[in-house]
Amino acid sequence: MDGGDSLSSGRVAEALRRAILTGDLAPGSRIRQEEVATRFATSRIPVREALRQLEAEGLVTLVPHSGAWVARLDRAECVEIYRIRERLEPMALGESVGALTQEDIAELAGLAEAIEQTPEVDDFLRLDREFHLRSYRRANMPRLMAMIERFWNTMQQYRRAYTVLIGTEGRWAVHHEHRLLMEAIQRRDRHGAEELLRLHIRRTRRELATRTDIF
Amino acid sequence: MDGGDSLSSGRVAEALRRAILTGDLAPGSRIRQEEVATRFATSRIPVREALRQLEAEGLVTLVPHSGAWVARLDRAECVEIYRIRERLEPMALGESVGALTQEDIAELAGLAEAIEQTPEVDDFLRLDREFHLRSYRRANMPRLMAMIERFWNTMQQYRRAYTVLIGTEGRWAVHHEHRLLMEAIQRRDRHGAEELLRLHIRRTRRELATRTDIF
DNA sequence: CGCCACTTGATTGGATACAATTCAGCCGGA
DNA sequence: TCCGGCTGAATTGTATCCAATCAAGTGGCG
Repeated sequence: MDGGDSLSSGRVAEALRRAILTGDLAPGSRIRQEEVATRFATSRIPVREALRQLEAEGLVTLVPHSGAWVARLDRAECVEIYRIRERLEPMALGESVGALTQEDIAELAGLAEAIEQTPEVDDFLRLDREFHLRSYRRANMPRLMAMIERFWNTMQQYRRAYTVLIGTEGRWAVHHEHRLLMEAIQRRDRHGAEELLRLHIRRTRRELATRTDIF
Repeated sequence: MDGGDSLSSGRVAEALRRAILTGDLAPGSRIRQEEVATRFATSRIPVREALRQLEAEGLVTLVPHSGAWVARLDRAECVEIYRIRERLEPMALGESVGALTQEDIAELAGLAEAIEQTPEVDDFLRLDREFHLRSYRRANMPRLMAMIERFWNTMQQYRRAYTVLIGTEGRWAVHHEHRLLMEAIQRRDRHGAEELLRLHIRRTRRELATRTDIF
């Protein structure tokens, strides 16, 4: 993200971001400035700036004169984000496949393997994220990468809820698609990889959309 | 953008945004907090929050302990933004075409006409922006729209420089493409419109990329 | 009994004051 | 002449204090 920022606001933002991503702060929970300020032994000014930053990242909702809440997405918003991802991530992958090194590909294969092995939800989420984001690593489009990462962050809590719901046996489609994706990457099949990724995201979107019990 | 915000930071952000878009604040110019604060008869706190917001929008670059500058894009960044737009705006248009009303289409036709008529650079820029953004209006994807608008904002200054460079006689390709686009919209040809828009943006990107004298 | 204006407490927004950091210019020395 | 460190003014970052705003609870009135 923005690394070991020496600024107070940066540290607060990073900590809050982590707390939101890990689920310690659930969607809809209120964030009180003073409370955060005391917890981080600072004043409210850096907290306010951190909240501004997180709002820009889509992790927090700010209401003037009212307060800050961990962003809560309804189904329509989730679907919209997935549909945007369906366009952006294939581009990132397409730009990247040709430039991935053999080491990169080996690493991706290892991640795909690890994803299939782990039963833990949090490991699954982390590895799946690593797998996809690293496959875009050589795209050389920093703004695009930043946007994609922000989307993964804002979706994280809903991905977790969904992953818990489907259970380990519900992941076979993911594993299958990852294997196809890896094959396309290995043969440097740019268009094939793009299309597979698009379908991968689209299928996930559709399944998520049917799951009414997440929202 | 976010209308007549009652918050001080919102007013400052809006004013600074306007100043950047109109070119009153050129790319690379430094923005001093105190100076802005006195100009708006407020303290530095709201100014800082406004700067944070504008940074998130990509209009301002913030460097810790150093200062704020109007964002300056190099050619690579411009190209990247255009390439992202090539994927996002066709989606917005594709979602919108089917839902545009006859009044919407008439309005778009009027804008396309006005674009061809005006010799003024600023009018051209404003009308062209209106034309495209309004064609996406019925997409019903608010986040996508917000992203697209931010891109138009961050590109505005470079669009202006480019438009000045090519002169009125250099706009024939734009006019031609707008006419084709209007025809596709009128026959509700979703895929045709998407493809035409993609090519429209791509051609602009390529011409912009050759123009080394803008950066 | 229900409704509305008011009060009160908590919370956020903003102003002022102070600390930390940067950077340009200067000085001394090799 | 060039280089390195020093210094102080300018600027940003943070803390503290006060004002504005909102929400919940209260009491009076119809």
